[in-house]
Amino acid sequence: MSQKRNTWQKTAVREELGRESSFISAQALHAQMVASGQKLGLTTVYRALTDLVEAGEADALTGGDGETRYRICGHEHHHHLICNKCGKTVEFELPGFEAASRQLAQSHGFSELSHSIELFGTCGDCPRG
Amino acid sequence: MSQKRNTWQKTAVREELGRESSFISAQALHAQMVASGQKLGLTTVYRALTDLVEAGEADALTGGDGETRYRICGHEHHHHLICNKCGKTVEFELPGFEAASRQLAQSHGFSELSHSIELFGTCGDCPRG
DNA sequence: TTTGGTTTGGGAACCATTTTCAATAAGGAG
DNA sequence: CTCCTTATTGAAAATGGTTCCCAAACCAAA
Repeated sequence: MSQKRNTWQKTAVREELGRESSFISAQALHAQMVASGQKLGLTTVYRALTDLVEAGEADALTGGDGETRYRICGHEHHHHLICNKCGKTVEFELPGFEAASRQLAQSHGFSELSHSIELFGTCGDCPRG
Repeated sequence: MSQKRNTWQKTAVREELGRESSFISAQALHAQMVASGQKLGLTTVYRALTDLVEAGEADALTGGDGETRYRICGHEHHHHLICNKCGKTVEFELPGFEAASRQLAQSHGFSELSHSIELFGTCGDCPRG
């Protein structure tokens, strides 16, 4: 059977991502790591990030520009309020929404529900435009 | 000043898209149009779809696989419940959510809010898996 | 019909992501 | 500790959706 091995690269990616306060792309994360002296391949970063997402340790957000951005995340269910300008991210929960959406889906015969709720805007620190 | 011209290609794209009942990718729509005898370029389909989205006549949904899918849509604000298997789409509204999200964003200093709410699941006509 | 703009579309360019595959290294067995 | 098996790495090439380029086609008005 195939086992996962622990490598310093995977650890480094997890830590670097944990150091980020907002969503960051695989490329940006890689560039940042290389810039700070850690020599690893872009491919490896992609693989580590994919693993983290599968393990539920990170969230992946596929934006409209074709880039996927990642962020360390706990397991609890929550959503994001994201600044378009600086990427600042605030997590929030929607107490009533879970139930409402489940009911809505059920009434249309849908099962195995998952959902994606993201709010985008301009945060107070960024100029509006 | 630059004006938009109406060409049969743009009209054809709008009509073909209107004929679809669920989200469809630009490539698939193009293939379908070509297969039905309409000769136009893929580039043109992309441009027509982009125009439709800008005009608010269509919704664009960027999924996790890097493909953007489109669907004819009215102007009213609503969201989608989408079947992962067959693509069947149900539109819905969330009466209370608009206000709640605006308030949430405001309390964090965010402005110029927009949001993306999509529910994914398996519809009653598709096998679960 | 001439003129001056827009639109088209085939192919090349882009770019994020994935695949390939030979070299490397983790970690258990001995 | 050493050997071996096998997962992992990473550079380069491939992929694939989308956009750009630009010459030819096209439209509308004068």
